[in-house]
Amino acid sequence: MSTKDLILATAKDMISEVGFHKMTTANLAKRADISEGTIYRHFESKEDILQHILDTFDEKYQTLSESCRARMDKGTLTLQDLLGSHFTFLDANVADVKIVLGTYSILDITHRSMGRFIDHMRTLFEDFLARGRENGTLLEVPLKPTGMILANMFFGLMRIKLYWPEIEDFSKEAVEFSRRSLMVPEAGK
Amino acid sequence: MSTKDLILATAKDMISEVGFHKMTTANLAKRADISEGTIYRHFESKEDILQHILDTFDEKYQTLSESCRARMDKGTLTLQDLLGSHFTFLDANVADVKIVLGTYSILDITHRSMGRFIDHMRTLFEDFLARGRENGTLLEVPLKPTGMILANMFFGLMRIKLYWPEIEDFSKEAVEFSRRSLMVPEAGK
Amino acid sequence: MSTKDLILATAKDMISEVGFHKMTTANLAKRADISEGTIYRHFESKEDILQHILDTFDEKYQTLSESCRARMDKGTLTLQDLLGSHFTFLDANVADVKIVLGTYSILDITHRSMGRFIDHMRTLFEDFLARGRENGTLLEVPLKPTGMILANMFFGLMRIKLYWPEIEDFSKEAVEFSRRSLMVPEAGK
Amino acid sequence: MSTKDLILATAKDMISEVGFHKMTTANLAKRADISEGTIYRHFESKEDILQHILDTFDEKYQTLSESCRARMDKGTLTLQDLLGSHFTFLDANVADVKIVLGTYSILDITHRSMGRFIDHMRTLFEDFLARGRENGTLLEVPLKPTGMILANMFFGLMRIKLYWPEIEDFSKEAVEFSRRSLMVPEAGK
DNA sequence: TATGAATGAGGCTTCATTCAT
DNA sequence: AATGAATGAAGCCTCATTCAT
Repeated sequence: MSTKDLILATAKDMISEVGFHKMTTANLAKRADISEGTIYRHFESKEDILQHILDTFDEKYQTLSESCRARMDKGTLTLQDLLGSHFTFLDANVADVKIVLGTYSILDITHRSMGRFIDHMRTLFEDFLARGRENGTLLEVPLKPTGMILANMFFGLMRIKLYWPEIEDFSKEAVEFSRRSLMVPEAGK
Repeated sequence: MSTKDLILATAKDMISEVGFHKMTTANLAKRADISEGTIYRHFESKEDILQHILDTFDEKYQTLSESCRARMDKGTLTLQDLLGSHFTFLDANVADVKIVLGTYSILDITHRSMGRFIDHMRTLFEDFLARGRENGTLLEVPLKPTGMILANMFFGLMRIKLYWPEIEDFSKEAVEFSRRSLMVPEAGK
Repeated sequence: MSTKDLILATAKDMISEVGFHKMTTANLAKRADISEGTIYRHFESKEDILQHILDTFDEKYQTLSESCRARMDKGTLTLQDLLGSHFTFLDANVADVKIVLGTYSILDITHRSMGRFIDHMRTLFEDFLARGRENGTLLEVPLKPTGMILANMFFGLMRIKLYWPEIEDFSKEAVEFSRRSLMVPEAGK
Repeated sequence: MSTKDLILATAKDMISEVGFHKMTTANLAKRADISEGTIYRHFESKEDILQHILDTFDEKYQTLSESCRARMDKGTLTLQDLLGSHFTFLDANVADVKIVLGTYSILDITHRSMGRFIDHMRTLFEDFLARGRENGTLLEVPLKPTGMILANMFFGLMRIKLYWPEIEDFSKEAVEFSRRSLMVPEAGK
């Protein structure tokens, strides 16, 4: 692993654990077992490290987003699948999510990154809803706001999971809640 | 306005605008037009200021919560009313909400405060759902998770409103979304 | 008790307990149950309070010193008496002694006060030794240094007693030690 | 000289001159011609500097103490030698002694350090007295208190020398004073 | 006389960043 | 590339003293 990647990985862990402000260049260097000066050989500033982490996260989500769209185009993507792959993605990127959720209100760069994130997710859900409407499987709901509602519910679930782990998981019920609200009641039922 | 209240009000504005870390004792004093030392005549520490703000917020929400319960006991509280009075409350306390949302991931005291807040809101929604079930107006849904889902949706709405005001308001749709999921479809329809 | 005396008494206790620097005008006022401003109605500064305490102590020692001299002139003062009345005096003025011992190295005013104190005590012992020599009860020792040695031993005893109370009292042995060094061995013994 | 040693040496001078409280991190940095931040690269806190000074002093006295004991075991150590080497030691470590004497009443760490110092010195004198008694050169005196008396006299001498240098040295007389009190009068005399 | 809020200088400490090696 | 000592601005907090009431 290159020194740059080592710094990035260590910083990601630390920021998600203790927050951006409490990760100092001194303890980052110590934990990565490098010298403080070395950080500045690879990054312009402490904030620049965060920027790199966020960029990588953006890309990773892009990848997921594209793969979802691809499956959507083939018509093989159920609501279950869509939500499921998002849960999986977020679980696999807990540290990044914690960073984004924990600093968007304080740091401009994270705020922007989270803005983009929300936007992508909303659009994806929106497109999914549009398909569903065409299929006749989903009710006629206003697309944009509903996409937003779903994206929003997602972030909420993650937040609770990350910051109040003692609260028991209610993601299954959230899916049910959404299904009841969106699915066309099956005939004969 | 007493000096103590002046400090409290100024700090509330500043923390909600720039975050707890970026409000320094020096610029708080400057903005409140007092000396730095004066802060410490009225508060034990910078964190103590935040504590007072949070305590007041807790109390304000208690009041709302109790008034909702009172109306629930009289049977005059519709879902619309419940959600509406929460929107009103949150709108009226934008700065407090921003503080809570912006620091719970960094500061223990806010984390606890937000934990209590979520808990109260969830319980309130839960009780409301229980009534609805008894009345036959609401579907048989699992109470606790559903209460959580509603509380969660609320926070999400506030967050978007506060931090991405450029995104258009979707609270009405969120209410509709929830109604579709929870209400017993009226007979004859 | 007048407010001035109340301040003086409270300050004396506090300085001897926690030191001059750690007695702040704020906690002095609190302990004396007066306001901080009141202190400055009676004293010019914090140091001025100490000055008054030291002056009073000086006077008290003057009184002891004079009474010893009076008894010396009558020829009724034994070495035992002299040392004994000093022990009694110091025991009765523990707080003052602690103040003097604890601050002479830091504060000019206490340094001067302690200088005077040492000087008086040394002179007193010196004069006593001179008498003893005339009487033939004491050996021919150099007066000034021996006076100093005795005064010095005294301070040492007090210091140990005040600051290391767990060390067992050795004042009796100190008296014996001095007697052996100073007394003319009695004939026939 | 390393920066750490420079800080240590400068601090030692300053504390012994003006006391621990009046040496501020700002004026220490100025006098050592370094920045304030540099202090904290080498020491955890201001008190930590003092701790290092005291530890070094402890060690230096240990060394003296051991060398005295070694000579005692060989039987080549006279009272003169013992006292003499202590005078020399204290003279060579004037700043350390001043620090200890000037702050033991205010700071816990110095109080403990001085406690240990007194204890070592007392034990050393005690052991010496025990030998003397066996040899028949010293009188039968109670060991522990007498050791304490000698240690105590020592500290007193240093104190006077350091804080009232205008008073003329009486250490020779102090040695004489002690000899008269402790030595067995030679036969035939 | 007494109050107690207000002051502001100054104390200790942290930390992102620089730079000579 | 890497080091790590040094920097200095800035952060939080304390405290003797003043002053309007």
